[in-house]
Amino acid sequence: MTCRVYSNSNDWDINDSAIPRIDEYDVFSEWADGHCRLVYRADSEEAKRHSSGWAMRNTNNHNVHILKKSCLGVLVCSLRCSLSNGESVHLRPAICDKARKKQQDSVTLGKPCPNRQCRGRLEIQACRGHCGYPVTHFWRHTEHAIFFQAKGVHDHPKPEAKSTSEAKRTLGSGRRVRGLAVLLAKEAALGNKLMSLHEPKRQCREITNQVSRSINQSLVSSELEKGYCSCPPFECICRFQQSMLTPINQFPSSLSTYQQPHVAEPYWTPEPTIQQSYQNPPGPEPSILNPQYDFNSLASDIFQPEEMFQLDQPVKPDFVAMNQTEIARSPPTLLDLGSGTIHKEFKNEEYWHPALHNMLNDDSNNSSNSRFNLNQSPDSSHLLGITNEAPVDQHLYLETKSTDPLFTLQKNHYYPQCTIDNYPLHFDMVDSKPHFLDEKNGQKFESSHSKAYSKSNYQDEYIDLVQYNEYHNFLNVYDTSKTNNDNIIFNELDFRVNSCVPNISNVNSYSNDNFDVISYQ
DNA sequence: GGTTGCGGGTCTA
DNA sequence: TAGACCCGCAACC
Repeated sequence: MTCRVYSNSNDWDINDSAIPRIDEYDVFSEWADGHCRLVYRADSEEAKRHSSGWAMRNTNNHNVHILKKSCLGVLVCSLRCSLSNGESVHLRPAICDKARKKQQDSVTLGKPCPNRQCRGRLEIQACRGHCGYPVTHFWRHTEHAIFFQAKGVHDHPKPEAKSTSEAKRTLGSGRRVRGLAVLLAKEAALGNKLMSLHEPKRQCREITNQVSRSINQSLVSSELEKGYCSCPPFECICRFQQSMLTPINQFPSSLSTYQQPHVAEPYWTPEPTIQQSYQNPPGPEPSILNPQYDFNSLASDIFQPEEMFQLDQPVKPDFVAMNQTEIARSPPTLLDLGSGTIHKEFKNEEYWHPALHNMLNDDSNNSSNSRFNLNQSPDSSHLLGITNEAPVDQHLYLETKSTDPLFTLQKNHYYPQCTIDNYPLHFDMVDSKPHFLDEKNGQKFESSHSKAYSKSNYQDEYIDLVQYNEYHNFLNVYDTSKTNNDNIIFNELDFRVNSCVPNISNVNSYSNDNFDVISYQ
């Protein structure tokens, strides 16, 4: 390998013979997606374990210095059935080939769908997010840091969290004890939800996508950014916590990839929340109406480990009808572990709720090669819920090389509900500056505020709309005359960005003369 | 019993 | 030749 010439101090690649010595580290991202590069502390336990929320299996790349892993995708129902709460089946594939084979029972037609009312079967939705190949993760250890690089954008839902799978394995001893176990689990969950009323600050972690750039949020939100839930497997109250946070976080958390509700849910996670929002009659979300807890959700939320293979009760009477909807999508596949081949099923199946699907496909501006990019992401539905009071979540983060043909990203985002000086926010990723659209004449202009967002001088983009909006609100409290001074605005905002997001300067702080010669461990 | 890391080996573009 | 993938092994939990 030839030595790479660093034309830019920000740049490094996992395959470089020498990479920058980094003294500022990223927060561990369990659900890293898209083409991203992260630097973790050398003593980061998660990084040392090379853990990931995605089901990543070790791949031999014949390079002992760089650990490579490829994504196994997700186990989904062949009929894409939905539960009563709108959630769908998305199990975590076993990493071990043998265990995965057993999990799928691929010798026959696949294990039956966990939904007893569904006649579908579990099948692997293979990851094809990297040029048709699985998304790959690379880990490399140096003396000072652990470097992580991901290639590709996952084109499938997130599998259940690893902790959930482990809990199933640990606790699941058979369906014969299901009744009692479910009873206990429900009781425990109820007890915890009640307890949560007395302990509103209980830590709970949110699964986030991409890089977590923590800002001055509550303790809860900081835990959420860790990427996993600290709640017991059967007693997760993240839904409760999340509902409390929802008004603040109703916004896509990433520009680059498919997003899912980041609530660590026992066994059936992702899209559900979004789907539910379409299935429910108009009105406030139940969890918001009853922010304390949702007893109704308990029955559908708590599953016994072995419940993943059969549910006791009908979960969605109309699921069959819903599944009749034929919508073009990537063909589902069955992974034959015996032969190692992947069989495509040439039929169109609807994984998403039709309403959601329509919403997703209504956007003709999609330019991404991912089925779950921002526009198509279920989280995009959160845009519908944006209010002026709580317009944005987000630590929008994008790190990629513009020259990477694999990475195509929606360049512009228009947030009509997010206004500044009565102008809707129009986020232009071309120069990573927020613009404000004058709807009358269609002109777009750059606010003086936006200067603070021109942080990167390379392709790396860091955008934090939360801070932007917060700061704007902050400014509104004060004498507006002060806001006419660009310098004040810039300095204060710059201060906020640098003080509240210590890691934000990470990638941009690489020193040209500060490289680690590869230290192989 | 499952995860993880490692490494030999095959296949294909 | 590079990359994806299969497979077996060992250590660990």
